[in-house]
Amino acid sequence: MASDHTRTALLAAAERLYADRGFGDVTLRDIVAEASVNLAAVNYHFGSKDELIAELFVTRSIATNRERLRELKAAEEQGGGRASIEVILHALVGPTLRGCLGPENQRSTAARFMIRASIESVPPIRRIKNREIDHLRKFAGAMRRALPDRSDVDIYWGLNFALAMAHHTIRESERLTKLSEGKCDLDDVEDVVARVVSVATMALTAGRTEAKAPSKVAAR
Amino acid sequence: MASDHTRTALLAAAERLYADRGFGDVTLRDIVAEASVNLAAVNYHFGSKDELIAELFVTRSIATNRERLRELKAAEEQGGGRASIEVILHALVGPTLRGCLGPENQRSTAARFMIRASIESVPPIRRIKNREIDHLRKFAGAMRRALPDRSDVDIYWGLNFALAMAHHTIRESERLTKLSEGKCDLDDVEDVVARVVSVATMALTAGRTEAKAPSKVAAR
DNA sequence: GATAGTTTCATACAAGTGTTTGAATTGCAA
DNA sequence: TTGCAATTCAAACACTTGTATGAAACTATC
Repeated sequence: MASDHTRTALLAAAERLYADRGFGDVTLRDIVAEASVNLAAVNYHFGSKDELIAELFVTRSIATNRERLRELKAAEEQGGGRASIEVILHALVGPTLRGCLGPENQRSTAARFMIRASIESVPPIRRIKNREIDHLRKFAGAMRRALPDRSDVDIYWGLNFALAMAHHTIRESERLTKLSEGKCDLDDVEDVVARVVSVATMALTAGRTEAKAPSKVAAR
Repeated sequence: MASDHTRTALLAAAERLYADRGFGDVTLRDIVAEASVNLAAVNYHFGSKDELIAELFVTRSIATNRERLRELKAAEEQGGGRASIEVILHALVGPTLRGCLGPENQRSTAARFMIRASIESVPPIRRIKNREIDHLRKFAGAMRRALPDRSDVDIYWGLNFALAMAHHTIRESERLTKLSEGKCDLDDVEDVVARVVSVATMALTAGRTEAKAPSKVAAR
């Protein structure tokens, strides 16, 4: 139907506004003005404001998760059912980082929206994030297969730390840039991905109980 | 004078409510009801709702930061001006983790408040967090002294990742528990601290030269 | 071209928000 | 006690919010 027009316009307008100004101070009236439609349209097409936000976030999440699984599947098939831990971690954090970082002026609306979503945490989005666990379990499974000697506990901590580094870097990218006076280049996305993967790999492969002695002094 | 009573009651009540229900749905009327004072008291004593939140957060932040610096100073003095990187990282993430994790039923109101603050990110708090950079620079300095061979970029990335792991673990502690089906014990705070410090230390000390070749990882 | 079903629109609604006001009350000093 | 400032209080204010309504304008089907 061509009558999706209003729906689509609303989604686009909302995403744009949320990306620019955050969830906190964007009202329904702002959205319908940006989309040049009537105030009642949101409730007619989505039921409520929260459902509009949810649909927006779900769409983007599904895209990211699909990308993640695509990378994971490809890697596992190529490795005959077992991928290396680096590649798994790469599939886990790559899509998110690639989607949210990169030169600011060429960052897509979708990317900026997802950054907001990771910073602000509004109820409808939180509800959806809680359902992400099944998705993460797939990665935990792959990681277990890649590191069969590792305990479950270590796997989960590694997974947690990998996500931590990726998400925190996105959330606080501005602060890191300021803190490092521009020395940390967040526009070089592949370098960021490589750093996160590298550290997470170390976390997962190094002996950790006796981690008191890192010893392996590798000077540059 | 003893007439601080209303002020104090307001601070305590607000902290309790925010800790329990988050910033999103606690109104001034909730707060004054909890504190058994008049609605106008907030504006009389604090000027505005935001300033009340800010005062709450500043107080707690100062406490944490002081604790961090205390640990750092002690370590540096003991090491004759240069502390080991592990100890520095310990001073950086220890106080926060210790303040926010631990058995839920014995978690202080202050702790639960700070967790909320790290999850929800409301304007007055965001403003304050942005001023935290000077504080972090002190740690960057100490880390540089501990690892004189390391480039500034690496130092900042290590700092970033250390904070990432600590904060993300706090923010998503519930999800990690659920994901790991309780196998990751977040009540054992010192173990969490040790894990974070260990991984961050590896990130800062291991050779990372291969990190510049992402294609190698991707093409595997 | 009439009819039934969608979609749009202006408008109103109900509820909740932080803040202000000005009078009442309190506490303290002279 | 009197006087004066600091504090408390009930009430109202001024807005903003998301949502609901019912009529009007479309669109497609017969």
